[in-house]
Order: sequence, then C-alpha cells, then structure tokens
Amino acid sequence: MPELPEVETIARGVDARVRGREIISVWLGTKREPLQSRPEEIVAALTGSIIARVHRVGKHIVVDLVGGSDASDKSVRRSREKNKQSASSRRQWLVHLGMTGRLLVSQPDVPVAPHTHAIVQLDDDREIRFVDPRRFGRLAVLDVADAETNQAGSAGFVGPGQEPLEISVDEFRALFRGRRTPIKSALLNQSLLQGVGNIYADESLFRAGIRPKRQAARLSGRELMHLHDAVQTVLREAIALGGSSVSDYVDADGVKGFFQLEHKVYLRTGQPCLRCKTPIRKIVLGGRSTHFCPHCQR
DNA sequence: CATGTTTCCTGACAGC
DNA sequence: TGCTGTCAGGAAACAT
Repeated sequence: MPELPEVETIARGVDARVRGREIISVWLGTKREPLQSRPEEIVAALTGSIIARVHRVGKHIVVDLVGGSDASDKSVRRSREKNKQSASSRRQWLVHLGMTGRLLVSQPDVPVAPHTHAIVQLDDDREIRFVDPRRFGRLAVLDVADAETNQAGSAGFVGPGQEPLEISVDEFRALFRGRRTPIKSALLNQSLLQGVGNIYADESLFRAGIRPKRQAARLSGRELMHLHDAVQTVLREAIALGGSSVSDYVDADGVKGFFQLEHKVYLRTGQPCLRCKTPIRKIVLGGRSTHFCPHCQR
C-alpha cells in the first residue's frame, strides 16, 4: 500500500522519466470509480500539455502541466478565460494510488495489464499507465488558480493536512491538542498529517515507545517530541530505501523497495520484539490492523 | 466540529 | 479441483 515514502519514490522515478515530454493523447477506461474529474475534462487538460514536473503532496502524485491545446470542453474553457490563462494555462494532474494503484512508464509494445484505467501517450511514444485492480485510486485534474491563494506561495494542490517531513515540533504538538481519538487514528488522519498510512503509523509509534490506543491529547510534550522525531526518521529511512514492498508495490521501474526489511512491528504478529523479545501483538483500531510491542510501547 | 461506522473493490488465501 | 467465505485497507459518505 503506497504511503508517503512509496509515493515519493514513484513520483521521483516518474519525474526523471517524463519531465519535459509532451502529452499526445489520452485513453481512459470505462470504469467510472477511478475518475474524480469528468473524463472529458481530464482528456482536455492533459492532451497537448507539457509535463513540467512530477512531485508528491501527501499521498498524491502531482503532475504539473503547462501550455497545451485549447480545451474542447466548455466548463474548462470558461474557467480558463476567467483566470486569463488561456495563453499559458497551468494545470495539475493528480494521481492517488489508493491501495493497489500503480503509475508505470512503459514502452508501447509492453502488454497492457489488466485493470489499466488510463494510458497517457507521450511524444516519444512511451506511455504513462495507471493500473489499479481494487479501484481505490483516483485521477483528477485541477486548474491552478493564482499563486496568492495558498500560504506556501506555491500555486496548486497543497492537500488538507501538514507535510510530516516539514512540520516543526511545536506545530506537531498543536495538531493533537484536544483530540480524544487514539494517537494511531490521529496519525492516519490526512487532514492533520498527510502521507502517513498504516505501516508508518505503526512503525513510528513503536520507535517512539507509545501505545497506539493512547488518547492523542493525553500524550506528554516529551512523548510528542519523540513521536515527531520517530515519524520523520522512519519516513526518511524508508524513502532512502525506496519504500516498503508489501503485497505488490513496485516503483516506476517495477523495482521493489527494501524498507519492509526494517519493519519492527508491521506484519510481525506473534514474532519476538526485536528489542525485548516479547511477542508482537495485533489489534484492530478504527478498522485498521495495528501492530505493537506490549512491553516496549506504553 | 469531533468521532465512529459503513461502503467501495478484487486478489489472495483458508477451509472444506 | 473448485467452490465459498473472509480479509485487507484509504478516504468519502453517512450517522451519532
């Protein structure tokens, strides 16, 4: 399941492969669930655009697009006129991989995998393919409004929460103030921190020595400081190793990550804690499987 | 608003 | 072998 480190790895890989390419055409499958924007809007936004950059925001892959064809779609054209951007329009293609989504850069002769929902043809004949068996992933396009609209000064999609790798300790503490929900659930809440998912929530809590069920608001300042550090350390290490390959995750080249070898609790139910040998326990918290060491985590 | 619960999907796997 | 049932889980929708 792609979380921040996996999405970062994929975004970097795709960026290195397709930056500067022009999009020639777009094919969309018949399934509706993966499309968050209207199909005509997606086709209009992508076709003829140049890929300026591919990066990550939270768990989203963001493809910055510049220029491109005039939209044949009325609402798209209307909004562009309103923003006076018809000459150098700026849009973003947002990809969320959900549980099983993949974004692949393929040669055209590579067979199209089952559950391929979108194929974006580039000017060098390669293709960006979006594949997602379980269809929890989403594609959307966004017209980027004027740069003043968001705080960071960077135009475009910013997501609902804070970036775990950029947040300060004080901001991090403030996120959990007054929250009665278990700390694990709070870590998974994307409108607080964006990018942390089930694996890295469990791993961060283990490294900080905190029980997943603890009420967020009841953690001490010191514990939150340790958790802030644990989250950042775990995410940075995971990025350095290309993410975690559990189930079928692979990066843009089809290469696996190696952080799963560093997992201390995730999917280690019943196995001895690597620090104290106590068997790792698994519980369900907010509908999510949750792994922890009952001795090391208080 | 905060929090908890249900729903969407298919592949993998257990059990018979 | 082949069927059925269960489970996984991000995020949105819905309920409390």
